[in-house]
Amino acid sequence: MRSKSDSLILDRAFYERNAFAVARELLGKVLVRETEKGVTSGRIVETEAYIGPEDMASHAYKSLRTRRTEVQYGPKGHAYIYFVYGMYYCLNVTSGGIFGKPEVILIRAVEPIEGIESMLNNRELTEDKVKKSTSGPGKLCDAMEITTKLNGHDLVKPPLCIENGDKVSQDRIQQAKRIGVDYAGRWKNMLWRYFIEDNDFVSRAP
DNA sequence: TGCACGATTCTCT
DNA sequence: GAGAATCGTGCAA
Repeated sequence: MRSKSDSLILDRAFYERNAFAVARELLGKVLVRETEKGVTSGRIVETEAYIGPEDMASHAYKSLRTRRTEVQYGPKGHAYIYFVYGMYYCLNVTSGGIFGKPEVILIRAVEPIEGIESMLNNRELTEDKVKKSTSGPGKLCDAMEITTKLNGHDLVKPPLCIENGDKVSQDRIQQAKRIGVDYAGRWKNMLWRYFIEDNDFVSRAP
């Protein structure tokens, strides 16, 4: 059982580093969501880095600053959540070593730990479909009830936070091109997707 | 004010 | 592998 102690929660300094380091080190950490129905949690197994102004794949490309992207310019370690394709939400974490520079990490997949039944329920899946429950950015938000209501939430406290987990050895971490950013010119080829080797919950093989 | 499109997923072929 | 679902956002007019 997970400890009730808050000491496991990652502190602000963890996020105040460049997006590549944070994206890599988020692997193995535990995303925890609390609702009135209970707790759901999952081990982060896939992430993507977006580094802002110069990155054509980023929502903050050319320092675009609007109501949607505003959170990216705020404190690090906050949730940047947006709505895509008219039906899915995506969860990102603000990061970066430079205050005000919009760097974020997209959480692309988690491996369910707690509240599996609840997650399957939210996704309207049967228990033999666990692997389909959180293996993608839209899926995990659906399973863990993460919506834009939590946009801007500070991830060092409930009801949405990230806790320490088992350390993932460097040789188990793979890199690949980011997904769904074919419009981003040469930036689409950057190997800024990180995932745990041979993990069943990674959204797609390279 | 209108319009094209997306950091996705599911279903069917 | 292709096509649909579906609506907020950003930009042109």
